[in-house]
Amino acid sequence: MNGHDPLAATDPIGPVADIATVLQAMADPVRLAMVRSLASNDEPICCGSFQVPVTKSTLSHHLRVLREAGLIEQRSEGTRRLTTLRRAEIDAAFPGLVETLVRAPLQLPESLEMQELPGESAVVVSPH
Amino acid sequence: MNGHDPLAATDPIGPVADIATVLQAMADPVRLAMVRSLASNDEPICCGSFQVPVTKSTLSHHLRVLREAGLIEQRSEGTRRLTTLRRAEIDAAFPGLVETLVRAPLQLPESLEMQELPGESAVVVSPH
DNA sequence: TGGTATGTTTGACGTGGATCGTACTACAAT
DNA sequence: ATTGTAGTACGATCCACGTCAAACATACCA
Repeated sequence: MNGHDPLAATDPIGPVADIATVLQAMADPVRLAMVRSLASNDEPICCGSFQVPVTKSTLSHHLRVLREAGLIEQRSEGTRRLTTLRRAEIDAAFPGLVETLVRAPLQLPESLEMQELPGESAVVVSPH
Repeated sequence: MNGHDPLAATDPIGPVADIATVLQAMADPVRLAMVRSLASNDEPICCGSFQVPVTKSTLSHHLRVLREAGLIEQRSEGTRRLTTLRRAEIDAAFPGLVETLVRAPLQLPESLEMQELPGESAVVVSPH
């Protein structure tokens, strides 16, 4: 009993946030890549399967932002957390938005390109 | 003659930027309000007529961001700068995006509501 | 019971960017 | 010319946020 509800993060379901919040959530290149990834595969994606060059803590942070914007749902399955895009809800709130994002050709800034993940932590072009 | 081309800012026309840049440009609440404003009136808007609670220098900054994202065009007319949304180009690049933004109900965060700004500089709108 | 795998949380850090005020430029009207 | 108006440029400040490492939590397996 540490005051933490273990399910709180699992099922945060609320309405999709307002357009400003949604845009802000999607404006980050990492999160945009995540959303596009989620939108392309209609199967849930487990946290470690996102191909983004950030550490797992940063990834978790981004998932939180998306979750709090009402864009994704997560459920635990064993030790995994499966993430799905709330496509229907988003489409209802902002028709065509996800479609636009998925269709748009995306050129990652080179600072964001994926490289080999050596063992456990993701690798960016290291700043030094 | 400081090396500045006085027309450079007037006609920077290039292609609409990539989706990440566009989203980032629109994600700011002030700029979102500006874009919505531009999208609603199909007449050009002069700089001082935006109903946003920032000083003119900040406003100029936001216009630059939008311009560099390829979202707006500006032309000088006398002492004014008339700004238009590049609707056709944006629609061609990201169909439905502007439509979505305009349609979305927007609740401004209270921090963004119009109010008196200290001193001379608040961008205020002529009542008609 | 311990060990491993998967995520979350927390704290710290650095940077980008939103903001302002001031100074400057360009045009118009007096 | 002088004044006023409209906007840009620049420098400074401040804070939000993206990032990481480390510690913690939870589930599964040996």
